[in-house]
Amino acid sequence: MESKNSKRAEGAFQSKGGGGADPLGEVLRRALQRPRIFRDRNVMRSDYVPDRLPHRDEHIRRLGEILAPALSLSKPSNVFIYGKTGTGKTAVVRYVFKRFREVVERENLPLVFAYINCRISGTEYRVLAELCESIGVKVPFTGLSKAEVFSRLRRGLREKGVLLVACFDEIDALVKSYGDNLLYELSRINEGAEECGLAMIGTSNDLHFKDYLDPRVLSSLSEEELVFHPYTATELIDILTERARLAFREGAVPQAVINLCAALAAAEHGDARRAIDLLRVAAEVAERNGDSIVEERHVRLAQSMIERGRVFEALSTLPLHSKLVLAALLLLAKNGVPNPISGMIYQTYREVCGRIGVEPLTDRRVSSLISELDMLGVVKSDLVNMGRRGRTRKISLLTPVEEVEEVMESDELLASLLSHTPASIDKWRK
DNA sequence: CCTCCACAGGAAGCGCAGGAGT
DNA sequence: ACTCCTGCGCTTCCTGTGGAGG
Repeated sequence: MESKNSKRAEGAFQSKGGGGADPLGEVLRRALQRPRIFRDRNVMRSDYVPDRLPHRDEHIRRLGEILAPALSLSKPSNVFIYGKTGTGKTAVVRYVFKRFREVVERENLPLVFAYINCRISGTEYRVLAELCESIGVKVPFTGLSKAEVFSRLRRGLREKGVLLVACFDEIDALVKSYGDNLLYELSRINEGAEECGLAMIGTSNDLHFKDYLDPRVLSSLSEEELVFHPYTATELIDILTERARLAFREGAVPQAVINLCAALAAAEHGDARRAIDLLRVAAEVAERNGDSIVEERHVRLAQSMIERGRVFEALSTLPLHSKLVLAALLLLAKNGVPNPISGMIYQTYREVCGRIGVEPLTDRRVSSLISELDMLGVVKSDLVNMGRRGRTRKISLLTPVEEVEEVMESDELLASLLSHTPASIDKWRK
C-alpha cells in the first residue's frame, strides 16, 4: 500500500516535466519532501504481532507450557483466559501461535493453529465454518445445517489426522447470544478419536462469564486458567516505547509524548490498544501537518479525532432507523433536553419518521437499537428509577453535540431533519 | 406498607433471503 | 421444482422491577 502510493506519486511527479498549471504537482512534491515520521507503519497496526511483549513473559511461558504437549501430538488442556480489553490476551495468544507455527513448519507436524474472533464471526455457524476452513475443509457460507458442518469438521479432523488448537477470542459474545451448546459439542468432539482432535482456548473480557456456562462445559473449558490484569501507566510506557522504537524515525517521538499517550490510556482502564492507536493517529496528524516531531498538541488533536471518527463511522455505517434514533437524540439535546428518557426518544423518533414518510419501528425494537448504540460507544444509557413515574433509561450522547451535528450535516437526509424542531419536545423542556 | 408507573429486556415466532441437497 | 436449513430484522407478548407517592 505504502510503496504503491509513493510509486504512483513519483510517476506523476516526473511526468510533470517542465512546469505549467499542474494543481497536483505542488502537493506531490510536498508529499515526497515531507519529513517522514514513520519508519514502519505496520508496527502500529492492531493486528501486528511484535517479537517482544513487555510485561507478559510469565503469561507467554504459562501458555507455552500448557500447549507444549501438542508438539508431541497429544491433546493439550483447554485453556480459559480472562482479562479486560487491551490487556494483551490476543497478543499473547497470537505470539505463542506464531512461535508454535514456526516449529510445526520446520518439523512438518500435522498440527493446526486457528484463531477465531467470535464477535466478528458472530454466529455459531460461522465459527464452525471457520474451524472447517482452518483444516482445509470447504463449506458454503450458508445453506447447510449446523449439524452437517459439525460432522464435516469431525470427519475432516479424523481423515486428515490433524490436531487442531483453536482460540475462540471474545467467546462470551458467542455464548451470550447462542448459549454454550456449541462449546459442549466441541468439547466432546475428541471422544473416540486418538492422535487427532481439538484443543480450545477461550478468551473473555467479562469476568463473570463463568456464570453463563453449564458446569460440564466450564470444567472442560477451564482445565487451565490465565488471568490478565490491566497494564499500569508505567507498563504502557514500556509497551509504547518498544513499539515506537520500531515504528518511528529516531527522535521523531519524544518520551513526553509517549508518556502522555500512556497516561491518557491508563486513565481508561489500561487499554494498550487504545494507547497504541492514540500514538499512531498523533503521528499521522503530525506527518500530515508537515511536522517532523510529534508533539503534545498532536496527541490532543488525535484524541478528539478518534472520538469524532467513532461518531462518523457509526453514522455512515448504521442502518436507517439507528440514524433516525440518533437524529431524535440530537434534536432533543439541541433543544434543551440533554438527558432524555426512552419514552421521549421514541416519541421524537416517531415524529422524525413522520416528517420523512418512513414507517416507524416498535418501541421494543427502538429500545434494542439504543442498546446497540450504547455498545458501540456512541451513546450512554443509565438505568434509573423514578418511583411512581416508572423505571426507564436515561440516554445521552457521548460526543459533544456540535461534533455530532457536524457529522450529521454531511448526510443529506439527516441534515434536512435538523432544521425543524419536533413539537413534542416543548413539553419536556425546562 | 403497599401500589403502580414506564419502561427494561427475555422468549417466541414470523417472513424473507440465500443456499444445499435431492 | 421442491424441501430443508440458517441468519436477520422485526413484532408480539410477556414478566420483572425500584422507589415516589398515596
